[in-house]
Amino acid sequence: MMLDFNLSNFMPYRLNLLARTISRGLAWQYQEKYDLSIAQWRVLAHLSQHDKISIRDINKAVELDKVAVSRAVKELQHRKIIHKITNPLDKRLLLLSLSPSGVKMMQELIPLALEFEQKMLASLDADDRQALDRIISKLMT
Amino acid sequence: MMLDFNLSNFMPYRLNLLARTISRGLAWQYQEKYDLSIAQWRVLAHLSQHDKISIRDINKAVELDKVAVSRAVKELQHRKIIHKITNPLDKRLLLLSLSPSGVKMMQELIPLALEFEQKMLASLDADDRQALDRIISKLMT
DNA sequence: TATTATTCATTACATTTGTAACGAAATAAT
DNA sequence: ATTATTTCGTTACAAATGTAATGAATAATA
Repeated sequence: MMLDFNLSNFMPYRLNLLARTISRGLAWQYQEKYDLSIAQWRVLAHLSQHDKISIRDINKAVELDKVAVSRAVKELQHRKIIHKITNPLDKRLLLLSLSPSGVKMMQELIPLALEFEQKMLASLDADDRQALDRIISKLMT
Repeated sequence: MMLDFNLSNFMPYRLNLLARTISRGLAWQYQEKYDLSIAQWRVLAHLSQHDKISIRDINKAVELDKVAVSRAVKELQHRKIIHKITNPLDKRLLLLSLSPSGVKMMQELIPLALEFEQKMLASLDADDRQALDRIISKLMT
């Protein structure tokens, strides 16, 4: 071949594989046991911190299309994991919160997620962990 | 909220966003001008180095499901970007190569891709570039 | 060598994801 | 005040992706 390009050394490709591998590993935690999609996981994660918020709020916060959020919310509500009412002050908006069972679920899930992250980062020394943090921040600007 | 979990500091999430952002930026290079999907781009990238190979070869090399490879190949062949014959030594296998116009396309595309990678890495100093390389390798094992 | 099992690529089907259009509600403009 | 414009969430439709089943070819086994 007259062309010289090695995909496996190509940084966008490598980052893509890495992210996919990690995502799958993590998803394994919440899919197997709790039957949650990535979108659902993100919605719940955000609702763990932010209460009485709208679809649009979540959409902006967790980088998920509003349709994706809407679908995740629909299913989570159906499973009574979250609570959903319309905002009386602006009837276009929703007020979303974790239900008691959603809180319980997240009390179990968050430690699993954090443990997963710890295990993942455990393969790096302190310098590299710091570097990773810095690098991501720089690349995302 | 009684739960403490910050998704935006969560490394799997951050990696996911980063990879998605970069992928999109790169895709912009080859989608706009050449109307290629990610799968098609990967197939072409691999064929730039490896000649007369099968779907299965590509599947193993570029982390793409064989169905995805098959579909990408089908379209690329239809557009006469690649050349496809069955292997006479084992008629289950294909022999795939870039066509002349595929070579030409990749001669334009590869520099664009490399330039994109360079620009992306330009925001990092030499140490961080090295660190990134090392970190990905470690995390992928 | 006849039979069974495996491999490869494709096709068919189901699920997921993305895009556009919609209706309801609120805000802005005339 | 009435009309336009914008925002929000959902729905409808299209496209992409994943999974299972298929058929042809080869390899393995009895």
